[in-house]
Amino acid sequence: MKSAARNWENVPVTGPLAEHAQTQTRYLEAGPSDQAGHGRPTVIAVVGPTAVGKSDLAVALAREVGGEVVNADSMQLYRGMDIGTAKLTEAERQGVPHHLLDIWPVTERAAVAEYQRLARSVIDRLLAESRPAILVGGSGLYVHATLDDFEFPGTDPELRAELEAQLAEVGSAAMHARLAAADPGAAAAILPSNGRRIVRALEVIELTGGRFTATLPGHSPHYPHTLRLGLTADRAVLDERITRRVDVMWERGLIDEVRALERVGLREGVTASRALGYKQVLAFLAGEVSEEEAREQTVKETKRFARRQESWFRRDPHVHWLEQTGSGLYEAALELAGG
RNA sequence: GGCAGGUUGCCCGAGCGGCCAAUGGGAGCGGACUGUAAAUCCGUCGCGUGAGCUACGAAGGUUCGAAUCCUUCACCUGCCA
Repeated sequence: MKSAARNWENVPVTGPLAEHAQTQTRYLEAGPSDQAGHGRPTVIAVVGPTAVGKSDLAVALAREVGGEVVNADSMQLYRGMDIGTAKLTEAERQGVPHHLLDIWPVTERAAVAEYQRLARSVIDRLLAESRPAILVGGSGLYVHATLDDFEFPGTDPELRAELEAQLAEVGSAAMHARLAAADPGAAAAILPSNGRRIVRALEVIELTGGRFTATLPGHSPHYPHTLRLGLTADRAVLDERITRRVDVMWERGLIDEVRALERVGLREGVTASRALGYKQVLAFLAGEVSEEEAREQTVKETKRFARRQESWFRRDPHVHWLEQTGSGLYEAALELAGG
């Protein structure tokens, strides 16, 4: 483990990352040595905004440490959503097994709790075989729920539907007033304008008879040897990559992909129909916007999304940030991974 | 050449004598986030810590006071030629 601290010195980090160096180094050193006894992380997470190159880095790391990739991208979970989610092709996966891709039909409503169960069971299985698990994805909540102690109260479709109907009828402010009466603490943490979160809070309260935790839990690792790598890039670089990526999606036939998915119910899929690119193309196919508008909207929304992702991962103190454009990126990542 | 209209902050776009550094939207920047999370929602947004400064095409003028009124100039637009 001594090497971890030394290796850290060689990692090209930028700006806000430097301030975390101290705690991160301590974190790596503090972990109990693993079963194999060589101190390597057994779970490596690769996070960051969309289009920075997480998937490629994950494959490179997996090949190097003999691990397998576990998807943590909420939309790549859907079968048939390939082009628009920039899912790695068979060839690009270079023989590295990928888990949790294409497991849901587009008509299925996504659920973090279900994902958490699946992801942990895959990771547990890999660890039992002494294979490192490389968790890759930009869905902050999914990553957080998998890597940290995080328990979800239950859900009830009927109750949810009922509450949603009420929300539509009386508005979020009235629902918020109800929440304030039932759970002042939760009401204080959720803004009166956020109908979605108010509904979920009310659902949990009615279901459990208890209170709703409206603030995110801290980052207490669920797995003992976890390395979290965050990939970043300058805004200008990232924006350029996003624009180019959307162009490529169009070239590869995103519109046809959406047409095909529309036939199997994409439009009715509560979660999938809202995916970036898909939502816009659906609007185009419905004649609501021009194709050019759909493409421009996709680029614009994706940039905004990338910003939200950064703000999500920035708050995780365990993340080791690496500059995407930095030379020696793979080498730096490998050193951190103990390779 | 004649008649009518326009020029506002990064962009679009309101304002039409004081309550205007200027409604609203977009972009940008930041934040929240426990079962739709590529979702949902919020803040900020001329410069300055501040007094204050600089701003509504340009230059003059009227007025206690102008983005708002007048004059000239520049550019754009619609109708008549």
